[in-house]
Amino acid sequence: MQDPLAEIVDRHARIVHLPKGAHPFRAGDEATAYIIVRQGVVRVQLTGESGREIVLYRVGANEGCVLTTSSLLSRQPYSAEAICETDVMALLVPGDAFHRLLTEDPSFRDFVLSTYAARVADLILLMEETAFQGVARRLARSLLHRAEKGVVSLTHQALAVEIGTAREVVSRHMKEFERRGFLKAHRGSIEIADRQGLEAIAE
Amino acid sequence: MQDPLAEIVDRHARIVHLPKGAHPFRAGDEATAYIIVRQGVVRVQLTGESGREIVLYRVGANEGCVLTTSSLLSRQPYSAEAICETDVMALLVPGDAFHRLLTEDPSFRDFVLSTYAARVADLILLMEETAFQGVARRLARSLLHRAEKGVVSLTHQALAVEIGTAREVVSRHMKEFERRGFLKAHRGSIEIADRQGLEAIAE
DNA sequence: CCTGCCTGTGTGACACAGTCACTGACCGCC
DNA sequence: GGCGGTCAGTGACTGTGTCACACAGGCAGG
Repeated sequence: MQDPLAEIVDRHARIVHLPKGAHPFRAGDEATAYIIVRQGVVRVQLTGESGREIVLYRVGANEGCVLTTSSLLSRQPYSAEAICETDVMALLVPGDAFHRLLTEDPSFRDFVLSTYAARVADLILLMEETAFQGVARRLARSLLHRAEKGVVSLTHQALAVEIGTAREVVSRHMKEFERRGFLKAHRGSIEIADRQGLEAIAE
Repeated sequence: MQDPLAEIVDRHARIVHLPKGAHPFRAGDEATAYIIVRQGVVRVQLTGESGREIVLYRVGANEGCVLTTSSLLSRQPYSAEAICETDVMALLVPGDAFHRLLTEDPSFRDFVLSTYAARVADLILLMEETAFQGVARRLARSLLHRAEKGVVSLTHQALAVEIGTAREVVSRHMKEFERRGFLKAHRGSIEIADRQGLEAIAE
C-alpha cells in the first residue's frame, strides 16, 4: 500500500493486534470492517462437515482480503474462516468508511480492486487443481512451494489442509516419495533430497 | 442494470450478437472488453487435462462476468472458457473505457462491484461443495435446481459437467435414484417422480 | 425399409482417494 | 522413568474417476 493511501486509511481505520492462532473471522460471521494486514500472515480456509479443511489463500503484509470485500459489498456473512499464522498487526476500516472510501478515494479503490483481481484468478486456479489434478501432483507442488532451504516445516496434517485432502492420504504419498528418494521424513518437517524428482511429479 | 447506467454504457459499448454455442472467450485469451449480457445466458466453465469439465457460474440478462473483470484488472489471460447456452445479445465495453468508467462513473462501478461480490460467494460455495460433498448430494441438488415442471432436459453428460464429475458416475447415481423411485429416466431428459426423496438426499 | 451412423446410456474392471479404527513412535514434562 | 500429547503408519473398506466396450434410440440416405 502506498503512503498517500496509508494516510487516508489511517484517518478511518483503527489498528488491531492479533496473536498467532487468533481468528479474525469465522464462517457465519457478519463482515463489519475491511481488513488490511500490515504485518504477519492470515490464512483463509474452508471447513467441510467432516472436519476436512482446505486453504483458500493467504493475506500477507499490505494486502486486503477478497472475502471481506465480498461480504461487505453483498452484506452476506462470511463463508470461510481466517486464522493468524503469525502475530498480526492489521488495520480495520469500518464498513461505512469502506463504502465511502470506495466511492471517494481513487487510490483506496485501486488497492481493493487489485487485490480482488489477483485473488479471483487464484481461486479459479485452486478450483482447477483440486477438481482435476491428483494428490501426488498437488502435494509435490506444495512441498516445492513451501520449502525453505530444502526443508518444509509442516506436519502431514498441515500439508493435508494445504491441498485439501486427508492426513492419511498425505502420509501414504510421503512414504512413496521417500521410497523413491525424493525426500527424507522427520517428525514435523520434511527434508527435500531430490528437487528435480519432485518437479517431475509436479510437471 | 438501471437506465442511467444503460445510457452511459451505450455511449462506450458496442452491441454484439452471438449464436447459441459460440465462445465469447476461451482459456488463454486476453481480455479486451468487459461483457454485459443483455439477452440470453452465458455459461462459464473450466476444463481439465482429462477433458473433464465443471460449470463455474452463469451470466444472465443484465449481468457482468467476474472473470472478465478480474482479467481486465490484472491484465492476465482468462483461465476458463465461456459458452453461449442460448443466442446472446451483449454489450462490449472496451478495456480502456472500462477502466475509465470504473473511475468516473459511480453507477457503473456499483454494477461491476455488485456482480463481483455475489460471484465470489458463489465460487466459494462451489469450492465447498466439490471439495467436501458427495456426488449423490450434488446431483440431487442440481436436479432439483434445474427442474422445470418436474422435468430436467439434460443428458447425463451435461449433468456431469454441471457438478464436475464424470458421465459414468452420474449414470450410476441416476440408476440408483430411479431404483428408489425418485425419478424416471428418458433419453435426454429426466422426470422427477419424488421431489421429497431427492430433497432428503440434497439435505 | 433397411442400413449405417451418431448420440446417449449401461456396465465391469480397475486405480485412486477418503474414512475409520487402531497402533506405534517421538517429545517434553512431571 | 512414567505419562500424556502430538505425529505418523497401516489395513480394511467405501466412494469416485477412468477405460473399454456393449447396447439402444433416432435420424438420414440409399
